[in-house]
Amino acid sequence: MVNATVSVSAIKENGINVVKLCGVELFDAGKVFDCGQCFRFDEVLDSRHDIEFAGVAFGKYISVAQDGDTVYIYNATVEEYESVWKKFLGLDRDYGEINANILALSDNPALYDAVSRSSGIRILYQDAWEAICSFIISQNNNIPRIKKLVAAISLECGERVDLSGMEGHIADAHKAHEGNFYSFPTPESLIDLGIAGLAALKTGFRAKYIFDAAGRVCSGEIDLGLIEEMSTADAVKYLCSVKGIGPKVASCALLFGFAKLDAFPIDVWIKKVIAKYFDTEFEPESLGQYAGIAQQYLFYYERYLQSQEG
DNA sequence: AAACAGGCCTAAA
DNA sequence: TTTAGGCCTGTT
Repeated sequence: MVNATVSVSAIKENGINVVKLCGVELFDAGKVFDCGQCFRFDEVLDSRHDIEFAGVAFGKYISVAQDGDTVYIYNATVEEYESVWKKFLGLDRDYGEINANILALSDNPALYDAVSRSSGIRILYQDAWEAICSFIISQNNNIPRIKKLVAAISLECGERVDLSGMEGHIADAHKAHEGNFYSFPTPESLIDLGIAGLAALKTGFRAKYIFDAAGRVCSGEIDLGLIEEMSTADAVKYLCSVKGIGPKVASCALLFGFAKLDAFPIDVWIKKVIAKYFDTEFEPESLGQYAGIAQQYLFYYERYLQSQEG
């Protein structure tokens, strides 16, 4: 299976720019934004589309709506789509080929089920610093609170985004927290806030970790540009030099913020998956260059099964 | 009320 | 090298 041709066109709706994509396959906005890979997007409940998610990424408030194989990106031009949102949404990849690649490397029936059940998930290509910082915050924490903390530091240190023309495309959950309309803070601004300031936002013991990460990125001690060239294993070690970043957080940052698609975060759910479906000598590398995508499928699958219980 | 939430750090075997 | 506790905070 290969990607059918996607047609891209620009339309206007109520004065704002909208990119309309027709013929998009293997993309499910609900799964993309609700599988736990990003913390800034929420559903627009009163959408006139089948499903719609909105949030701030790369300093802009956008909304992604979907009706079948037609996808709309609100508040974006075709130029921005080609340079930013296409990669952000994972639409520059052929997921038919990726899925085939994963399944060719393993005959595990659970993996087969996971790929089928998770069809439509795409790995987002988020801002690298935002991914690092967000996943530091994620440790020993739950998703609603992670979202709240990210919104809180954005409100404190980020910049208000332009919402003009986006009335009717605001995620309902965002209305409760003004921070959802602010860009993700730069490392510099978080350093200025200081450990005490970060702790005052209820980040708890993570305050010193965020501060350490921001300091190292700011000083160039951690050079995000270098990571692109590094192997995933080397990049994990590199990021783990930051206090508060361990293998799981590093792998998440690399998978979701650096397009290292072989990064394989092992959290409590994946530990469970491995124990349940794989033998003890399982190595993530056995799943190949897209092992991280397989991880996300397995993660989503196991949580789906859990949600079906009882 | 005690346990847990998409871990990590530190100290101690 | 591997293994327990403890950790900010909020929710169940």
